[in-house]
Amino acid sequence: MKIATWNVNSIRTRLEHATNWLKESGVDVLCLQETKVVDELFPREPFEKLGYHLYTSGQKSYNGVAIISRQPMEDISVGFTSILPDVDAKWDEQKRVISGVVDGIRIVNLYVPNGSSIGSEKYEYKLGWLEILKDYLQKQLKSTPNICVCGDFNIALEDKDIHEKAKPATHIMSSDAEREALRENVLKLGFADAFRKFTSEGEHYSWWDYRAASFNRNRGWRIDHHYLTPDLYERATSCTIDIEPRKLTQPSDHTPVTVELSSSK
Amino acid sequence: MKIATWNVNSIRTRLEHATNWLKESGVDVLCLQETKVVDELFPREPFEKLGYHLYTSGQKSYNGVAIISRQPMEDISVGFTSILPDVDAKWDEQKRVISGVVDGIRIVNLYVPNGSSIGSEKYEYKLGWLEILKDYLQKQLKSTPNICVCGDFNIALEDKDIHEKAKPATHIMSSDAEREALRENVLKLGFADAFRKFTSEGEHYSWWDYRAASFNRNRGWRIDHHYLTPDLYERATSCTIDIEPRKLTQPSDHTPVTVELSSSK
DNA sequence: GTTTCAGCCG
DNA sequence: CGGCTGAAAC
Repeated sequence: MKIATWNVNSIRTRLEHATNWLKESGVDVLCLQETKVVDELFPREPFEKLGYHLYTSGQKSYNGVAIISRQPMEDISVGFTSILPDVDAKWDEQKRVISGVVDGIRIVNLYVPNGSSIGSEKYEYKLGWLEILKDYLQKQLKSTPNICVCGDFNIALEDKDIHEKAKPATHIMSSDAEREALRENVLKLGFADAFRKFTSEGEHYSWWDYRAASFNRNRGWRIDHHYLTPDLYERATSCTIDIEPRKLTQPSDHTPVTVELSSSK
Repeated sequence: MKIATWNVNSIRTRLEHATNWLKESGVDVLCLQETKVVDELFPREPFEKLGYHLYTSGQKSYNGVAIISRQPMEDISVGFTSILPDVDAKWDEQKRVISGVVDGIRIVNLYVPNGSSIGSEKYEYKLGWLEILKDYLQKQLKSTPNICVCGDFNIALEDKDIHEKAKPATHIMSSDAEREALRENVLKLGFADAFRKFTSEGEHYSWWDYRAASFNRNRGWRIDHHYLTPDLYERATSCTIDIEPRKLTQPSDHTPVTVELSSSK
């Protein structure tokens, strides 16, 4: 079973890229972020024609997540509050969370807030959001022990996940507090980074800023991840970044990352 | 010698269409309107690579004209005031006029104001602009007797130049005053419509509104013209509208019109 | 319907 | 640099 994550930066603008890649890759589950469209306007048909089922949670202009699955999914939930009723509704105003179960695996698709700049209001929102995420994942773990949490985390956990020209400590997406929040609220629950099961060296990135020709210079960041619970981590047979879509004309600034899991016994 | 006119509605957006059509058509002179770009940002190279010389007069966002010529042109002039120094500079604030001489023929490339709606301030501007045009053409005729005035005139001279659903008298581009202005300020100077030398029937159009599927229903207007002085009119061997570019994806709302002149003796 | 812009966001 | 908006132009 192949599960991919891709921040498409507008599904309507990237529709051709996304459907072509889905055809070529043949992944079973494709988690999209930054769809930037309300559910009623999501271009469902091109995906349905390829035989996929869609689950979307979108808004106008910003954010928005979707899961595209070959098999129908069960137990779909949108946002934090459907799972954590006591959580302040402000954490669900932005559409950043969608989840569902397929083949006994809960897929949690996240678009973690970017945070703008260290110390800003949006930065505090990001850190607060990651605390809610902990409660959310703990709750989900109780009903489904096998979870793949994937998406655009907007955090590069280690220095080797960032190109050499960037200064991690002073940069959004790599500050100590963000990394600590990711460790504390995700990793400590028992999740492990699928990519690092197979690849220990650096210079593998999933996002390159549109500016300053950063893709051509390979000045990227690895901020799109799959975090797996222990049994799934055991089942992972590969985790790869496909940089081809980043080379196309009018690309997303992110490129898809795919984990493959062996079938359960 | 082939001289074409085409309102491209942004040369940057239509660059591929324009270069492809130039290659296929092999015209000697291509007059563009609504280039919508300042001269410094005009995409010269793709045309120069095809062996053409460029003469541009553009502005940001609106209007803008250019002549693309296989042979270098002489006596290039931009705007009305370079020829008519006493004319109020307000008539040249919008970039709508460029002219040059090639092979003994003066090409005058015009983007006549649209006029918005009958009776509006812009309508009065259009009529005023057409009066200046008369002085301009008379002056040009003195130095170069052979003139091809072409471009987007935003006027359909006869009812048969407009699809049947439109009501000419009440519509911008076909009001009596606009038609009269075109007759008085251009035709009366001795110019004749090259297209009507060869084709007398209607339902031949050069512009179709983007709205209401007007191209598919062939609800168009013939508003892009070549007006020729008598000797050139005599030399004209064809004048044709190529509707193919209007069928492409992301087309201009106009399509190119080409006049062919036999070589002079 | 399509393009342009400024202003916003990342 | 490239998404998005909403207004203006045609």
